[in-house]
Amino acid sequence: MNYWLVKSEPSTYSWDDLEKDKKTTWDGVRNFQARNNLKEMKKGDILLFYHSNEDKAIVGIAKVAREQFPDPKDKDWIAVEISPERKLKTPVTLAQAKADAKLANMVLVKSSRLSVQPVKKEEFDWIIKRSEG
DNA sequence: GCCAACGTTGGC
DNA sequence: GCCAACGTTGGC
Repeated sequence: MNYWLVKSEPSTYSWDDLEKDKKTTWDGVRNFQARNNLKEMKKGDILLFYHSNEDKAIVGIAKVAREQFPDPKDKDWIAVEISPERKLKTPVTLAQAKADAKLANMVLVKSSRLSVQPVKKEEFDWIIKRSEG
């Protein structure tokens, strides 16, 4: 069981869109590091859903519904399917994560541009604790 | 809206 | 194979 974080601009595709759709194809990733992370994803892995730009916060938890398959728009790349698990009671903002010593090494904090990134279990647990006490 | 940081491309 | 130029992301 692995933990990941995926980013999306809410104006492009938000958590609410995902809840409405029940399932979505996570495609359009055009970065090698991000692609490698997509490849590693197994069905049932947990994803933190992050809103970039407007919110700059982790807003929900999703899971991998289908493991890697060719990106329908470009066969050289890959996609996965994800489905919503639950919304966080309170979003955990980037500012909070940055201010938190326990999350100082999180990829989100250190390398903010990577759109699909691994999350350590401790980091995941800590974020949930921050959000829901 | 600006710009820093980073990844990718392409000329040499 | 290096590195400058360019494009994109995303925080501010």
